[in-house]
Amino acid sequence: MTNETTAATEDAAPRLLKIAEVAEELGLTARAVRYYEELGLLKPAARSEGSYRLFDDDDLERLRFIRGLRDDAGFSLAEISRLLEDEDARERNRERFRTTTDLGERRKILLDALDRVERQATSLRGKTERISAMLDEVEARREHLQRHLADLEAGREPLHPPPTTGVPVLAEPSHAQPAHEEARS
Amino acid sequence: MTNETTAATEDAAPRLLKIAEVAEELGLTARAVRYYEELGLLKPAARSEGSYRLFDDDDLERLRFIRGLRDDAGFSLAEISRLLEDEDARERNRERFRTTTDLGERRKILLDALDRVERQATSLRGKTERISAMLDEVEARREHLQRHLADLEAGREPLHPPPTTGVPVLAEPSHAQPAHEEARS
DNA sequence: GCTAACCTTAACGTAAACGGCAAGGTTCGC
DNA sequence: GCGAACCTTGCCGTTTACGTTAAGGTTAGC
Repeated sequence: MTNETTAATEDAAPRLLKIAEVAEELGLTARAVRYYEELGLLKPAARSEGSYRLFDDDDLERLRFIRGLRDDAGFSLAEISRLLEDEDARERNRERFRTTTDLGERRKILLDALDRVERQATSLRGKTERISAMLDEVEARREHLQRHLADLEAGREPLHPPPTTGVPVLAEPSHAQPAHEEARS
Repeated sequence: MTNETTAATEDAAPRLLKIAEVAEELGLTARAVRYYEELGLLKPAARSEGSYRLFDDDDLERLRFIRGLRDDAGFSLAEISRLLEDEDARERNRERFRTTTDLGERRKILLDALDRVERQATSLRGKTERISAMLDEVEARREHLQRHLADLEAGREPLHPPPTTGVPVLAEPSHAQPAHEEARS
């Protein structure tokens, strides 16, 4: 409670947290955090004298990133791992880019970065499009219902015809690979 | 191969498929389809004389819906189950709505429907927002890289400063419930 | 300098989402 | 009316993403 680690006269305190503090802060469990480290999604950050894991703000950011991808986007940890690797590669590329003046080299770095970015975008776009299509439909439905309800409460006649029937949205064959050959003539 | 089931003189053939055909069509496995039925996501549709599962177009739609939610939106089958139940309830509500003329009853049905729809929307909005925020950032990055590359290939000076550093996007505390008490006693 | 609270690794357990196999019944073309 | 191909219901195996002890070291308050 009465804890002020900010030694005003010393160096800028790095604000290192132990695993339970991190977990509480992010709404995760200590086990999950260790597991992410186990999978290589997270670098140990630092260890105390007695080998306690210590996390800095960057670690927190990274964990927030992981949590967001997991909870909100429904990515698997394997997919998240790829995204994080792409992020890391991006960082490294920026370094390499800065430390070279060779134009061909720079071009290669940029092309690699572009490739990664396009893969990321493709990975995300499929999800977004489907989900927002559903959202649009759901919200249209909500507005319809609200109008209907307003009509009813105003004693008006409900003349709004109910929209389409059946299962909503989703019809495009993003997967529709009717298997392989099959030679259907 | 020389198979035309459309008996032009008989009734409108319901076009029932066996499980392997369904699986192939949708890019799933027979096991997965049985599993979905096991979980109650799907009604048997129909059974042949020898209790073979037979699927109609509505089943196909429903399965496409499930697959889309699973693959594209990253929903768990439990979440999908809820969404489907809401859909089913919606259908039933429409029936109930049509078969009653009681205004209070109708109002209750509409309020229930509105509630479900709002829950669906909330469930979807979190996902969409996070994912499209990421997408925006990724695409901004792509455009930056493309400009950079174009400059380089045109022999121009790359004056574009690299954008932000560190882990991208995601900072809002949609989860950030700093875990209130400890009260586990 | 003791001890309660927290941490470590190691190991096993579990729910979800199927994969795969066994043992047997069903379809269907010939 | 028969065999190959497909289907059925079990039931056990597997991967993912952790939960849960177990058996100890570490920190921090008093």
